[in-house]
Amino acid sequence: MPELPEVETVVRGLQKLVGSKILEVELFSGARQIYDTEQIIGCELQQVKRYGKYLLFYFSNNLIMISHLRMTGQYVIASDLLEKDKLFNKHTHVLFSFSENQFLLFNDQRKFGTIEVIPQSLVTDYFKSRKLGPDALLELPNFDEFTQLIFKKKNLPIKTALFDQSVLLGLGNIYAQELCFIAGLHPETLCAEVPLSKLKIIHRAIVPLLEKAIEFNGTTFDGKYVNTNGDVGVFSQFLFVYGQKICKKCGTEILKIKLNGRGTYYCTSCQAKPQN
DNA sequence: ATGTATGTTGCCAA
DNA sequence: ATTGGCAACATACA
Repeated sequence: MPELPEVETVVRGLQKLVGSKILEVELFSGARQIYDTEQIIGCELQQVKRYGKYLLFYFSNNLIMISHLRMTGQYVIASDLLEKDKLFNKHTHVLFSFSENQFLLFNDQRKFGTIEVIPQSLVTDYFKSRKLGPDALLELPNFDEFTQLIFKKKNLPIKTALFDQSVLLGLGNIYAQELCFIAGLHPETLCAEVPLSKLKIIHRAIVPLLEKAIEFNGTTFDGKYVNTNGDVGVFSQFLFVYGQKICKKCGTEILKIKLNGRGTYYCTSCQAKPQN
């Protein structure tokens, strides 16, 4: 259930396929939200990039494959037939056969993940129709612009606004909670009530947090997220609140509440509830 | 059996 | 016209 750092980790793993050619694409049982993958057969993978939580596979022939892992999508790479058979399971929906006996498998337990192949000329339209904010790592707005973005969501809880993809692209439910902790903000604090000083702390924390998470291959819980080697990410050891019971800073109990339908952890001492 | 899950989208209401 | 809340999507696990 990847957010920006997990997707970035996958993108880095996919680099080893750049320069290879797609020989075959096979779809398996229950594949949904997967469209037009046959178009890339015979094409060379030229580049893999990330935009928010979207994966962009640039192919020759001006084709681009846009993919989103949603909650449980995984891309895993096999370097020979034996490895391919080992990675293939009942959740494998797409098998991409590349040149040099390399294989890319798209596994997705819940089938929420998406894959579509479109001409590069339509990429702009593809994203424009989704009203997405700037990428939190690559295009983080300056503090003034960031403040505007947050205050525009004045009646939303800060934690909800932080992972609203129309505000910033790439943050998800885990990293939004971590940012609230870092700033000492109760996650329910309305955006309009967040002091500028705390907004400043959040703004300054975003890139370092994401970069450190990437450094540790992202956050894995329940083994659901893996990189292209099938390995879990180990950033979870650095999480302050998500999935925690006791605050690492002050030892106080970590509470879990539901906020806008999503599980939300916070330290009752470090993140005091707002007055009104 | 019930509730929960790192995400997005479509529908509906304010 | 916007914005926000919530169910839906499908599966596994506690």
